[in-house]
Amino acid sequence: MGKAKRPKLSTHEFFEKGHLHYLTHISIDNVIFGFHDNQLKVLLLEWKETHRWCLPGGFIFADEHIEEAAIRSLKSRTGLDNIYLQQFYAFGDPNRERTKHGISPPAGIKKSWLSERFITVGYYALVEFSKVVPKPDEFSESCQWWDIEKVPTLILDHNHILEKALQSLRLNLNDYPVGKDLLPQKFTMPELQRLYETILGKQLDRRNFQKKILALDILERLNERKQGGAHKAPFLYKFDQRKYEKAMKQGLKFGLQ
Amino acid sequence: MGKAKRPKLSTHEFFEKGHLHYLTHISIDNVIFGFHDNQLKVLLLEWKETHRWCLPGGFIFADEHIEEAAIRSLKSRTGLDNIYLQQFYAFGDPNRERTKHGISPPAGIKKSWLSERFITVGYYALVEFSKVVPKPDEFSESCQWWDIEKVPTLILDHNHILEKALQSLRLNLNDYPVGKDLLPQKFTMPELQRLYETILGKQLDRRNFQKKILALDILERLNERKQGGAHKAPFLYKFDQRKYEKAMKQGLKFGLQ
DNA sequence: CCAAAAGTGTTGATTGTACACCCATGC
DNA sequence: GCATGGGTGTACAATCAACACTTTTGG
Repeated sequence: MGKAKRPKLSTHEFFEKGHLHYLTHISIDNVIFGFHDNQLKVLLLEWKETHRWCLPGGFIFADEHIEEAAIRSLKSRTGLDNIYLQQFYAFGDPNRERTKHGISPPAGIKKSWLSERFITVGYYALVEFSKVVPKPDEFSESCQWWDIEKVPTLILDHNHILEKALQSLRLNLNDYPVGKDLLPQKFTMPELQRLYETILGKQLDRRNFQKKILALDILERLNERKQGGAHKAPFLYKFDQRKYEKAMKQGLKFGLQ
Repeated sequence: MGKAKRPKLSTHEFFEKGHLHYLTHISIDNVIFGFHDNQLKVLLLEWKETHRWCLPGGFIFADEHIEEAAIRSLKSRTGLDNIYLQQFYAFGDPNRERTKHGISPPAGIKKSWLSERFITVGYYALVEFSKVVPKPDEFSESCQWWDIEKVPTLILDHNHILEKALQSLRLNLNDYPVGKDLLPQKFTMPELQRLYETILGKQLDRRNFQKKILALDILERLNERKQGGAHKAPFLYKFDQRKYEKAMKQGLKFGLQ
């Protein structure tokens, strides 16, 4: 059960001998959502040579749990750590090979394991924007937050993967609480509402939203108000850790009695 | 785009040279639910030599869409055709190797591609019990419906996969209509109710159930009654194809206004 | 006629939705 | 003072859950 060798490969070794360490034909792509300035953001990497953008993904070591691989690859490519990743779909179209707009092996390597067809498993996560200090890895020119509305054309089918992640997130919003990882520890009701509005892409009634959220019984109102705003100071809330986790496990409601 | 060679391999070829035709390290497992005698059933295969039971699964040809592979493998292993399969999860624990309780290569083959670690993608489907004539393939002794409550210990982590499929099905029940593929074309309200009760594992109120289901506006009541029962003859219903498909696409309800 | 299953309707409680009113803050 | 955002409450509508009554059928 002990974790076997997880060697650090040079770029050349990675292309030429990666298949000796990683599972072939399977990759991981992470869709990392953040929230800032009333905008839903997604974290993207920029390739060094082509300057094309992509989702931060990676590969699975031969003895590694796929979820472990998702967490590890996210950390190594963006610096993000301690993040709960939610699997949402496995993409299995045969016409999404890496050669097209993806990684090209460096000169001197004719045929790499990376040129073959890959099935990719998608994970998404919600992270607190301000906590994140993205650090691009050696392959990447930069690692940046993009406005979800302004995402450029990505490599391969990454736009499609992003779309599907967003769809899964929206569906989940009705069954599971959201916000704990997207907002600072202390937040205001309007802030939480903006988050929901942004994810759902529609306006919600301020008063009804408050009632509904409080009825879920997962928030705790603090005896503090958020100062410094231009208007009346709103109360601060935080998630009740225990109740939040319970709701995460059991879901928020059950249909049919 | 044309479908490339999909050769028919002998058993020996399959173990020794399968990796030349199929993607390595990745498999598919199908969980086929049926409904009969007020019981939820699942379709299982029995291995010829070990007599152990498993889910009908398979592998992906190098140029094949994963969903296509799910459909093809289901057909070749059980005879079932024209079935909508729903992907629900990718299982990526490294400790689920085929050698343990799974396929063993025949004598004479030391190391097969099948002995290596596999990630499996799970699909489930709901089928009309009476329409199905399961036909086991060459590897299998038999192909049979099992009562969901009486499923034996399966190979590998197949019990876990089945559990997760059932969980996904239950969650889906609240967001999407179910029944079209589990019941005969014409069915009665009590029959539909038994189906829901069986999947959810709890009793529902007859009158409220009827109101709720009819409110979904996906059923059409026929001018016929089911004759032959011991008591008052219940009406027959059928699904409205167009409305059913619309509900399938859009979901049945949307939270938060 | 009786038991069991099925069709239909009623009621009170809960929840959802659309509002109105008042309070605090900066300009 | 006033525009803007925030806290709280109310009224009506829609939905849900519990239950009663009637009809049909085989024995």
